[in-house]
Amino acid sequence: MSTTTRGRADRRPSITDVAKRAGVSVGTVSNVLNRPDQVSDSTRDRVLVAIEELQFVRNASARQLRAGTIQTVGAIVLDIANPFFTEVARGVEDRLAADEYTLMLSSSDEDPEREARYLRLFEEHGVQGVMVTPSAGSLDGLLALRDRGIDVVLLDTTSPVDDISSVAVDDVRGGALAVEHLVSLGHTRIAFINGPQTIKQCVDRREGVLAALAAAGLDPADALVEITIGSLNAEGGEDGVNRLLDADGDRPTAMFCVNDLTALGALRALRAHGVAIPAEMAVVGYDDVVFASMLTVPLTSVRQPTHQLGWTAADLLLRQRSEGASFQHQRIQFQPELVVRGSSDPSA
Amino acid sequence: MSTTTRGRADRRPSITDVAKRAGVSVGTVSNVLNRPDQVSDSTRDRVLVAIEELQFVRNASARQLRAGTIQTVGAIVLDIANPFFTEVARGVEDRLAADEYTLMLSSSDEDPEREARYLRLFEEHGVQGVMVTPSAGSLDGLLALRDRGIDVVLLDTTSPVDDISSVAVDDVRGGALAVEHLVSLGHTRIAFINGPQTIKQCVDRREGVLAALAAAGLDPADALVEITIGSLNAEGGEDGVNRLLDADGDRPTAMFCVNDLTALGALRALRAHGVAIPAEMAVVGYDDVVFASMLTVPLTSVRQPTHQLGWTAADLLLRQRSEGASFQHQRIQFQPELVVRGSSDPSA
DNA sequence: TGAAACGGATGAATCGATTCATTATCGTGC
DNA sequence: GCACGATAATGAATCGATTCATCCGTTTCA
Repeated sequence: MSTTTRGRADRRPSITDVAKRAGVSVGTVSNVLNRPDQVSDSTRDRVLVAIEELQFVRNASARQLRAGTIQTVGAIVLDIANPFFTEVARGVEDRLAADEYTLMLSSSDEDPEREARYLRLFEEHGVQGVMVTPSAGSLDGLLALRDRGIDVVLLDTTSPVDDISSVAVDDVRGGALAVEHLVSLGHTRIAFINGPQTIKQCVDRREGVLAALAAAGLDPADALVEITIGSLNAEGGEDGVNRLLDADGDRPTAMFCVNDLTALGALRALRAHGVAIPAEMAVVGYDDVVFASMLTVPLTSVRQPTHQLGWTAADLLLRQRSEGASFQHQRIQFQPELVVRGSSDPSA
Repeated sequence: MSTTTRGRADRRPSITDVAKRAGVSVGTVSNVLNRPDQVSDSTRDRVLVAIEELQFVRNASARQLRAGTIQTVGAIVLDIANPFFTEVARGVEDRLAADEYTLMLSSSDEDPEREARYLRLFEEHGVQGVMVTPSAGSLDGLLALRDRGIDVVLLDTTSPVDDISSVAVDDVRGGALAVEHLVSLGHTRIAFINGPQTIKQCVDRREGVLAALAAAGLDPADALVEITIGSLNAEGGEDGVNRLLDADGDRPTAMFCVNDLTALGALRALRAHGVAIPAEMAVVGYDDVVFASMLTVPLTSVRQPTHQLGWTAADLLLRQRSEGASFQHQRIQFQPELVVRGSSDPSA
């Protein structure tokens, strides 16, 4: 089988093959690739022709092995299918592109094991840093990672330690905003569809919920019905509502869902059960994703600066990298904003 | 600074460091990592202790350089923020997990250049195969990739050549379904918000649109108003509607949007212009994404088997890999299904 | 004419993990 | 006491790109 018509390559051509074909040394080929101006025109052309003829493609492994490091950072979010996180990721990418870094993006699906697996994978591949929305309660793994020379920035959660930076939105305030709103509408019995307490966002929003209830003089024992779901998506929301409606006791007149995807599922289940919104059940979500305003019943939600969140996290990571020891760790916190719509307030 | 309290590693510990610390050879450390049963218990323990103490993490570059290949495949979709593609990607992951392959996932954002860049990146990293939803018209790059030994499967588009497999949904039929439906409701002037003709899905759906019009005895010159938008997302849809409403001539009474994200934007713009749906404008989308049924006006859409699409593409890729030369290339095509809702049919 | 300077090209050393032919050690059986 | 086999451990070679000290050939200038 000839070289040009072969159906499948026997082996990837290496820089040595190119050198042989062009009649130069491997060093020269490398120079053509990395410092073209140090090579004479004629030699460069010969090498380029050989590269073209052999369809040579650089071997990233060999490159990285020698270089020791790559212009890449990793990011792990809770759920890549959640529009909130895709918007955050877009912000990350935009900042990274400016410094010609690339991104390895993964979704932990809120599973600490998956998170750990991806972190290890990133580390083995030699990323310079990672942005993580932790799904586990403990930061030990991340601290160890940091000690091994990989910069860490927490994404969408406030750092509990002084020596790791974070970029977040004030989730306590966000949770409070939602419940203050419901209370101001006269609701005194509120369901809270929340995720596991291993996830910081869930903990913080809950704290805000409790604070708002306390401020209104309501006793959580009477005023709050908590439902914990396994995953923060539409299925979780449906499941939460089904369990709520099956339960004994006074049915709440309002509901706060820990995010919009959950709210979407909750709305679907509520409709299936013929529960009128907001008349029989007011609903508030969190994130203000793109479709929140366009639902059958437009969803009241807590808005967050998604793109900015991602952009800032990436910025912090890159600066931490470039400034080295002089870098000051910081906890950046944005403020959320309540957007009132028909799902909670008929007059909206 | 001592080893245990150092704030930042000077250098990643290598297998040699571990060997030194454990008082064994590098070969033995490698054996502990890869063939633990060929090592005596006491030696293995010593090595494991050293690994733990040094916080040793394998260097993926060196590993791959030696191995020559990795259990990884790449996938490039048009828009990772589109729920359609996240569901497809989930299908891919589920199939890959069964064979312990990992996935590198990227979004071309419908930009042929980005697509080419990611393909090259994947290739440099030594992926075994790629699944691509092409954004460029030409397949030359993919054919060349295939010739260099990287398996290729087209995702969500039917292969135009015999020697590349594909998994797709019949987009011609899907486009026809949408327009047949609108015609059956009595519409004789229909807007088609479509993407660039470099994207195969756009070409095919358009072909279906034209076929359905022809079958109904309608002349496209009168019956069809085509609007071409730059990107297949909500912004594109808004833009399309604005241009449609600004245009001279009879305003269409119905609209087919090339996908649901576009339809979402279109609905938003139509509402902003005070156009009643479906009374003044019937709307049909494509993909039947999760929120389509839950919009203010539930969206009529063309449903596709997303998860199955991704799963099957990955299956084809892995089988192609394992069966080698005996593998028969195939074009797998699923059938779409029209889901009628209120945005087109008030009685639905 | 000879020395210095300079642009180009060279090729051996290097990165870290894996592999495999070789060696070392020990126990078993005759 | 010796040979043999089995089990463990070794360490040199390898993968492919990069780097850098070195070398070569020209040109320039004293």
